[in-house]
Amino acid sequence: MDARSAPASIEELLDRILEVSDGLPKRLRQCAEYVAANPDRVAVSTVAEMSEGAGVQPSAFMRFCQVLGFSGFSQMQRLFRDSYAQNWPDYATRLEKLRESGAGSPSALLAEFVEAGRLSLENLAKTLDPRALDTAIKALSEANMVHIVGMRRAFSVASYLAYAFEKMNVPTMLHDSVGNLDSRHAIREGDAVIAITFAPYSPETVALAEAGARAGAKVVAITDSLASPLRPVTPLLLTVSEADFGDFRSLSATLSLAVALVVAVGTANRARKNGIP
Amino acid sequence: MDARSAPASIEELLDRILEVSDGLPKRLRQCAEYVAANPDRVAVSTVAEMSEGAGVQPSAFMRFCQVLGFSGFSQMQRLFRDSYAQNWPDYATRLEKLRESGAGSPSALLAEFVEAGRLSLENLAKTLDPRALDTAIKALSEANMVHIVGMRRAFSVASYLAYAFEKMNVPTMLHDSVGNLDSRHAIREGDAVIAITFAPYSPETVALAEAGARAGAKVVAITDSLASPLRPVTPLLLTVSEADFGDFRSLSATLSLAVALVVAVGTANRARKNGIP
DNA sequence: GCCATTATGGAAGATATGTTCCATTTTTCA
DNA sequence: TGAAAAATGGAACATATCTTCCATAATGGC
Repeated sequence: MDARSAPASIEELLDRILEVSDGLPKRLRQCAEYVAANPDRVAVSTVAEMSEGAGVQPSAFMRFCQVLGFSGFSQMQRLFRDSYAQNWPDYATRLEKLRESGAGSPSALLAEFVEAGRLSLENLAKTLDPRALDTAIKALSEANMVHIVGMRRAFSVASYLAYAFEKMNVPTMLHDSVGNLDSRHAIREGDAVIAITFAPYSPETVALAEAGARAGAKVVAITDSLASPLRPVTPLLLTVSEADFGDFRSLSATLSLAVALVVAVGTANRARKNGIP
Repeated sequence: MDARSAPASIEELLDRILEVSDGLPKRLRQCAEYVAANPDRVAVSTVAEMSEGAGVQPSAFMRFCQVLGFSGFSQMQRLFRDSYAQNWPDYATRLEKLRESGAGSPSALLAEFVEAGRLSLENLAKTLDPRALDTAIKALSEANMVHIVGMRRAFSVASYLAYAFEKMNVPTMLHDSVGNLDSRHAIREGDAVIAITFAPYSPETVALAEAGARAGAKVVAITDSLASPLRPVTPLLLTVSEADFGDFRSLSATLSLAVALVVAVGTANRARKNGIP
């Protein structure tokens, strides 16, 4: 066995498996194949489960880990667990460090936000429930009019949605708070409301969503956790968790979701107008 | 505590958290909030890690699990581990699958926008000139007040900048076009203007940037090409090219740049106030 | 076919992790 | 304000899990 140190990333690990598996004895090769086929299980399984899956004894699996350069299963598992959970590094402390170390140059900062944005996007693609998206789009495209509400940070998203829907010829009303005019009575049965809010949730947004629901409109919520106050209001919940960086979120994922919504609804409407059922 | 049995799915679990968290004591509520905000960590963490994250003792976290109806942490963790193995085809292959399968399905569309966003972010990190960023930040942080203007699609970015600057205690004015009131005379010498516009460029935005320059304010332009009409107006040009998808852009990169700007300016200001040169 | 070498299985030992208990602190209500 | 109830923190305990070891089985070369 070679004395190289343990792989530092999952890619590296899979490379090494590929590299050594030809010269491996039967049982160890079973392990190699099982891990290569089910890398996702490593993070959440015990040696017993893994070895059973591979059809070998725990001790064999143990040897396999060591052949790969790990001290044991635990070390290998840490790699997988980190790549899963620590995909969301603690950006707050990272920002701290950048500031302290003086490496906090604007470009370094930008790089961090770019990275945060990328993680958020990947996470969105991985976690968003396609069925939830489908039902949300169905509700929106059947609506007579789409009402949009979002305050503070979410206002950027709301205004973008309003812009894009308008461009797609979807009847839209953006509920802003100019003049503190309350326009909740504009929401009528057969309409739809898109409510966007992130922690700390704006009461105004929630209130308007509730008013919409009472008026008989379908409510689509874009929010950041299943613990959102919008959850009791509507079953149509699209959750987007953005990677934090300090006190700020990039909104990259949220905006991508927004564009996807608009385009999907826009095309659905167009299809209907052209007589396709 | 009620004697109902343990939740059988993560959805059910989050529902129950929502349901009970109001009547929970302080520490247990901390647990509830932490779990709701980081459900992904449960699968790969130990009680010690979870309780540390929530800021409580392991025993408190234990009690929390039991209030939810589980026998202990292990049982709750099993729920997450089981559900985890399923939704983990990795990002790349998932994207492939989406494209192959429902070419026009909403999820496929979302995947496209996610991909577009990612490309834009990578491109931004690669192409943005660090020196341009530095000078822009210097100009902004030396300004008495920051004026922000952007129309149509760029309005989302403008409103986000306004929100974030305000949060950073930077004096800010968002120039919208409510009531078609013209507020260009609010811009004075020693101020700075951030003008955001993309093709087809809004004349109003360009006009306001020009007015600002004439008034003796520094103008920072966020735009999409060097051929922008803002080029003659100011040397401080930050160009961001977003990947198009159909008629829409995701704005992911632009927003990341925006956050970076804000945080950099905010910290620069704070440093100055504390007497650091 | 025999010996040396390597691989394997199972069980025993070490360690990390989950769980419970109880003294102490904090809160609540009279 | 004082007593009762609830909540909390930390340490002790139990257990699941990882890891090592070695006797036995299989393999390969001579």
